Amino acid sequence: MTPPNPRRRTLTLRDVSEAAAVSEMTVSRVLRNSDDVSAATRDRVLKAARALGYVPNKIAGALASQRTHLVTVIIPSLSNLVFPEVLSGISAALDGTGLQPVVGVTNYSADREETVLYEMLSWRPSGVIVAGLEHTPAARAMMLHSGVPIVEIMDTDGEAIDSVVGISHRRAGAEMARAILAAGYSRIGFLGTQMPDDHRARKRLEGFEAALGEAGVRVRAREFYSGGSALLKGREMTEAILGRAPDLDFLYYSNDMIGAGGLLWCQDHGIDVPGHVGLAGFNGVELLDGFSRRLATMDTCRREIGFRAASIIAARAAGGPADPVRVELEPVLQPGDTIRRAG
Amino acid sequence: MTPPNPRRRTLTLRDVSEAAAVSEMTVSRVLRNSDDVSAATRDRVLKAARALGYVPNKIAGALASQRTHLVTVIIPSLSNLVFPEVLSGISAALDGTGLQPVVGVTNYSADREETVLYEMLSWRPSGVIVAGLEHTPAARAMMLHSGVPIVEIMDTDGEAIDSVVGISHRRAGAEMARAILAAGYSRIGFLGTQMPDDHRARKRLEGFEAALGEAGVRVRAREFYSGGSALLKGREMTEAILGRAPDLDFLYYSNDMIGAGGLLWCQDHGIDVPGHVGLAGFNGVELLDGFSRRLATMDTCRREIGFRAASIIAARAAGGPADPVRVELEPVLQPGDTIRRAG
DNA sequence: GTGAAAGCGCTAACAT
DNA sequence: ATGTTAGCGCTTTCAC
Repeated sequence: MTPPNPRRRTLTLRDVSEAAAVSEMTVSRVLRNSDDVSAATRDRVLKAARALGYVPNKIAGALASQRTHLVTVIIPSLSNLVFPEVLSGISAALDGTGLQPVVGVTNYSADREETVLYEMLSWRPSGVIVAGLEHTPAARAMMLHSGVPIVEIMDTDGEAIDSVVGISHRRAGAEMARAILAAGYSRIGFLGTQMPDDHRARKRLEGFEAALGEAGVRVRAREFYSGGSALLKGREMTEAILGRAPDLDFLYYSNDMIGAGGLLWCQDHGIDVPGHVGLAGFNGVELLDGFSRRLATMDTCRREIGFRAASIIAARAAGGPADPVRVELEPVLQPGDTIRRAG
Repeated sequence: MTPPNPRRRTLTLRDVSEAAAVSEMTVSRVLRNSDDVSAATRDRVLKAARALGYVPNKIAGALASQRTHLVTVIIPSLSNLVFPEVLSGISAALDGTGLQPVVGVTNYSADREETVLYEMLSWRPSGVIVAGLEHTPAARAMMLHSGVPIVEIMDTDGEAIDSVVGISHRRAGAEMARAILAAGYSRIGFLGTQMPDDHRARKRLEGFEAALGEAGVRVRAREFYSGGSALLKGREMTEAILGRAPDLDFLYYSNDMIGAGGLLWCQDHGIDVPGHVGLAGFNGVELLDGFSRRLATMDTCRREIGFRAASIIAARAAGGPADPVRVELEPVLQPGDTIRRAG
């Protein structure tokens, strides 16, 4: 004697409008918090909607209104700690604007970026935030013609499609090189990732080498890796590079995690850091705050980058001017405990 | 003498259909790889679409076809390492199915979960994957009536809405307790997060205490934290708990990161681990593979959980049976180097 | 293998 | 303050 399935199709505005005895249009207005509805009707409608368990269909809404409240965010990875931090800045900026971030991941592949971008753009977002300035020609074209604000983030070394928020990785690398030289190190090794599409790491190294070059110094040894636990890789690479080039007095890592692995290895092997060997990483990840010795690094303002980028999109969505914005932030050198005090 | 803005509105099927001199319907068929189109027309259409830079409007498509290819994924956090791992399993399972994950983050708040869920469901996804079994009544109701497959993940201790894939955190806690007792420890402290909505951590502790209780042992001291760098918090809490209760011989941490912080603190302070104090965490995060000593932990099969959950959705989307699936995985105890060998 | 008509569930724009 | 009408850009269905 159970009642027959009370309803199978999902509810529409019409159902609510019938239940509340008003037009669909009025229901629509109430549900979008439009101004011009009397308190009484509003109440009746909300009650009816809640009672029925109505969930609006944003697909129909978006088609009719020609706008979504989605912001596309395209990043290389989620396991690289750095990007969740950017996302948190984006969320913070979007909170309360009615805009919602939708994340796509490229795995550091330009082709995959193109695919993801195409998928995402076909949902007609209100804006796009994408990591990096390097894209396939097709991806660039899509963004140029999308008609929505595009913000490229993380990197400012190159030509932007529309707006940019980031740091100059070339300058960051150069600055670190100068700090290392100023501290009196001169036999320098580099340890990094082997990823052709990680342009920021590449630019950092270029800037680093250029600045060393100005002082007549060159990188004496390099070690690359890909995949695996970064901390562990940092250990292994450190052992390897010091095995091959025992006279090195400084190791520059392309990110903090491998740098931390190197630091642990040195500690385990009784190597005097920063006396015998100095170490530095890149990013300033908070995660490492618990280590007994603080790795020298460069904070890259990830949260702020996300926040500023999302703010640009939000401002445009709110009807602000469509002029390209360019924000270059200053990464902050954090000497930590693994680089000798200069002088 | 620049040409006037060649086109402002975004392109539609009609534009492609005119360019290729076929009906909109044929274009639609080509773009969806439908079967019945001659190779010649297909070619002409694709060429035209590419030349124009046409990007289909999925909003219109979804409205007309009454289906999206979106899978909603709702997780508490992205900075907790564990969830990106789940996501990677989900992506792997969805790859090639035409389904696309869309992530929402709740920050461990049930209310926020309800909001996010409402937003997401209003996009009419093909399925929902949500972390945990505890939801607000309204959220539960929404999922029950959504008409799409729901998979609750991570936890199996409770009643599911539809399908579940996870581990029993109660049993995981109990198993760890038994391993600790078997290794001969008996003066046990617990260190964890103070988050009312982290039900899995709560269940783990419950299971842990229940199993200790069976042996007549109780937890002698507790220490809680919230926010901040987990590694650093682990250090601070370890110092605090051992200050208050110096006779403890085992510290059980509710996650690996604070456990690792504790391990570092012990190392820095010359405390014999696991002789004087044993340590264990939870999750089995790969990140820690680079530490000199491996923290005892319990691997929770996060990638597999994501993979299995997404596979359930994919199977249903492909027309499979709609029966609820229940998958309980076995977490694996990894004794590492921080717990004495039993016996 | 291709096309024409109808309509998915909303909202913009205009009444009233 | 509320209602009416006409689409948004696709896909479904049915014709040919």
